Amino acid sequence: MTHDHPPESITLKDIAKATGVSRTTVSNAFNRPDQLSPELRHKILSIAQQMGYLAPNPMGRMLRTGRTGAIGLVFHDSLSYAFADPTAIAFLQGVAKICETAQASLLIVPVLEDRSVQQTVQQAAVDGFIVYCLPNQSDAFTQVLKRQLPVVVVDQPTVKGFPSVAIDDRHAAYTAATHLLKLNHQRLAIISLEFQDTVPSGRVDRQRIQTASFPITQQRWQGYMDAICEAGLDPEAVLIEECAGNSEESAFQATLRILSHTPRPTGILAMSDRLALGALRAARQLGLSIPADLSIVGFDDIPLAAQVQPRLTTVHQPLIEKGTIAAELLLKNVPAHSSRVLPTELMIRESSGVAPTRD
Amino acid sequence: MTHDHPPESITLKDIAKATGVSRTTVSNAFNRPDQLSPELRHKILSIAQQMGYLAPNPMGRMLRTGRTGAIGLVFHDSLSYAFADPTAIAFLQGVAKICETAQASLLIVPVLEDRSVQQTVQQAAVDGFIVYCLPNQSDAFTQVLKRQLPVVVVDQPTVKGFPSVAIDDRHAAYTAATHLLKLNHQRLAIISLEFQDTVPSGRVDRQRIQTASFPITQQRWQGYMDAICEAGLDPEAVLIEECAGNSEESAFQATLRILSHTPRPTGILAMSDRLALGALRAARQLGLSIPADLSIVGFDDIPLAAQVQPRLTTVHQPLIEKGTIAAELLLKNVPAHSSRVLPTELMIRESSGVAPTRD
DNA sequence: CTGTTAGCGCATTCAA
DNA sequence: TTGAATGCGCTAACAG
Repeated sequence: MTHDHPPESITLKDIAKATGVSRTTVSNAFNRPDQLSPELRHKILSIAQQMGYLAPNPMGRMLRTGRTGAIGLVFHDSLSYAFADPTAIAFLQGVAKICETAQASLLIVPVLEDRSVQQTVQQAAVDGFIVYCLPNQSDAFTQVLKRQLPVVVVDQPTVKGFPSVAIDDRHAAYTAATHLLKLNHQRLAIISLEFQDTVPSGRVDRQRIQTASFPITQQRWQGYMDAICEAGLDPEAVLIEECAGNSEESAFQATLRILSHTPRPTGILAMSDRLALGALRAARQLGLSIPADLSIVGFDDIPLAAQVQPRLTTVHQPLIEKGTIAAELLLKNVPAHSSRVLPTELMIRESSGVAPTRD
Repeated sequence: MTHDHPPESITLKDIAKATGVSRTTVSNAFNRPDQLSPELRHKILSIAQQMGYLAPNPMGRMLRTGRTGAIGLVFHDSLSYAFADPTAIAFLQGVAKICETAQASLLIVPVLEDRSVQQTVQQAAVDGFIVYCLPNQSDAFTQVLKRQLPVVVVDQPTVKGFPSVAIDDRHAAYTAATHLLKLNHQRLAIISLEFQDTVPSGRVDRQRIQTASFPITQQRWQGYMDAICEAGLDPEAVLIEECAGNSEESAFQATLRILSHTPRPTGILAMSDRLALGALRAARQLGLSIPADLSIVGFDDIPLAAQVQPRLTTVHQPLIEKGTIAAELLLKNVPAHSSRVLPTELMIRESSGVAPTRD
């Protein structure tokens, strides 16, 4: 009574034949218990089990129903990088939480920004995509759009036509800069995230900023500038260094360069906490005491921000909530006008203080 | 020239009709460029694009080919919890790295340990599963097995018949305990991970240990005991507290209880760095200085371990590599005997020192 | 409560 | 090089 076929060849039909009922009835036994008598159902299920048939083949089902039970997630960065970024992790945590309660799986789709992007995004068996912080007009984003599926966009405020979740980066950055300005800082420097998808050279010119493909970088920069201009300082006098890939190491190097200027800046605005941590390390290496000699303000409020010494003054943004809301929007398949802007809050801790008196 | 049909209804057949060729040829245009003339291919592709057809439907393809291009990942814990655990994150990072180079997607499958487990694991459209630290005989694991797909097992040394990747937990724990014993510690306590899938009560009896459903907990405990017995100490005198879900808070509470004993233990063996960090915090709250009053040894060597003050003495295990190797084993579809045991290394830092002299 | 019919969209024979 | 035929495994109508 054993079959020669490999196990995967056992199908609904086989067990229908063995049970003496129709395929429909077997299908119902698995998917619609109320559609047949408990006894029959039990009999079918037990025969199925004997035959090593455990559940309807997911691909057959997906093709038939058009639903996959999974949502896709596309990151800008290389995946291994994304999983090393506390910001992305926290976001993921939020997404995962909703997936879990909704019993949806989460398909993380790698994109290489080569030709091959097509492969993975096109082949993804998902009911919709969450797109996290992709640069505008990236190949990956184009591919996602082509899938004609529901999309929720995160941290790309300039993309229209899709529900999105974001924060007011400009305003948040404004509050960070204002904080330092109120503490009498006159010489500020900015440690920036990437403006463009191309590898940064360090130097940032106006052109690069205006045509930024990462809106959040642009917005945060703008927020800093709003505050700086409002305070009557010369925007041109503000040093700015663009760091590659939100890396602490890159920020470390950038900060060393910044702090070698004379007169030395007294306040650093970092566009992320990781960058701020890099700056912190650089300052420490130069023997500067914080905040006495140098104030540093971060962005994101990752968990580590409150654990380092000195604890980091930073802009809190609800990272996990970003994830939960994005997932909820996607699962509910809401219209574009349901976009959400989440609140931020300046967390004043010990890495910022009154500017040193001019020497 | 617009269509009334929803976009998803455009199919290979439609564009075949529009182009005046057969379905096969269209399929070839997408999947086998060498099977038709460049001109024809180009023509087909451009007509397809005009019609809003962008790529073959992934579900149809999957059903036909039997391949999905995705690998599944099943965690023990709730997903949102897994994404909060540095150990799991690092593992994920490794898996993601390989997925990326192999252009495979990563499907993270939530399991609730209810009935509903079935749903997600059964419906997962994947070519194989990586199973991370599931308790033996868990529902989730059973469901995975039922899928009859390639499986790679991580941190479950007792599961036979599948390729696995793990470390020698027993030996690693042995080195950790030996380290303290050599520093003259006589009164040790263990802050333990969960032995059983059921919520721990704090107290741990022999029964609970022997029948542990988490082999790594059992193995680490055994390793500690090996060293303790070897040193001639009384195993029964070693305090042990079992913490819920590798949480720092739980370890914090457990440590407070442990340190209230008289005579107070001088060395704590924590089965994870997170637990060790909780212990550290508890010790600090009690005003103990480390390592003068109390030595703490962790396990895992998560990034934070080397960043806290004092830096944590701990057992390094190659977390990221666990992920890369697991993914590689799965993608290569290797036989069970290809299992890998990765090396560990005791990292001696500042949280451990010579035992205080007896008072 | 049960069975019949009819595709879902595709890739693969095989024959032309 | 191209095309016709076939079925991957399943579920949704509808009819009994």
